[in-house]
Amino acid sequence: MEEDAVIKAMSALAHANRLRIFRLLVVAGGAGATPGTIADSLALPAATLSFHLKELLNAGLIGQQRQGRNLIYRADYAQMGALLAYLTDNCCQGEACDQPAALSCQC
Amino acid sequence: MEEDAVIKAMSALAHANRLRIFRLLVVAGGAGATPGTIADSLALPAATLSFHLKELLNAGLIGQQRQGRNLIYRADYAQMGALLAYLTDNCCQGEACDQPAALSCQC
DNA sequence: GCATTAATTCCATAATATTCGAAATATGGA
DNA sequence: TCCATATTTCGAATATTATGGAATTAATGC
Repeated sequence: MEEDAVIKAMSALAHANRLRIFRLLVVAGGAGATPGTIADSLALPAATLSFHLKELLNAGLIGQQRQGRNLIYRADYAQMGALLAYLTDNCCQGEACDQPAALSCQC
Repeated sequence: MEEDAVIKAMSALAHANRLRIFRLLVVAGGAGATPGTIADSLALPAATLSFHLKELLNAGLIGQQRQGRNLIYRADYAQMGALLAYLTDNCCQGEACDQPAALSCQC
C-alpha cells in the first residue's frame, strides 16, 4: 500500500460519522447496507451520509454495487487488512517483539 | 478503546508528516528517537516537527521521556494494537471470515 | 410518459488544521 | 553564573474539510 493511499484511508476513518459508517459495514459483512438503512441507523441527513460514503469509497475502504433502486455498500476487507499491515510493517527493525496484536478477527 | 480515542489516533495518522514520524518510531523500536534526529531524517523544521509530535503524543500513539538535554520519543505499541483491533472488532457479526490479516509483526 | 422511491450533486456557510519564523524555556557543563 | 544546545510555544497567514437544504439524476412499475 502506498503512503498516499494510507493517508487517504486514515483521513477517511478520522471522523466520527465515517468511522461509524465503516464499522457498521465491517460488522454487516457480505450483506452490506444501503444508504437508506445506514441513514436510519446513524440518524444522518442523506446529503451528509452521501458525502461521507463518497469519502470512504474514494479511500478504497468500501465498495458500491447497484441493485435496482438501491445501492449496496460493503466494507473492503482486503484494503482494511493492508492498512493495518502498513502500520506494523518493519516494526522494531524486524527484531522479535511479543505483544499480541489482539485482533479479534482475521478478515 | 473509546471512539474518541480512535478518532484522535486516526486523525493523528492521517497526515504525511505524522505518519512518517510514527512509522519511523515504530521501526526504531525500544531505542526510540529524539526530535533532532527525526528532524534530520525527515527534513522538517523544528517547530513543525514539534507540532506533530504533540499531536501524536496527545493521541496516545507515542510516549516521551527526557534524557538530559534530549527528549526520547517512542511508539506506543499497545495503543497501536488497540487501534487495529477496534477496526476489526465484531467483524461480519462474528461469522467466520478467512482472509488473512497479513500483519507483518505482532507488536 | 408520469409518479414514486433512492441516492447524489450543488452550493454557501462555518469550523478546523497546518506551516514555520521568532521568541521562550529547559538542561548541562565550564 | 553564563553560554551553548535541545526543544517547545506563540502567533498570524493559509488551506482544507464538514454540514445540510434544495435541486438533480437514476431506476422501477403502471
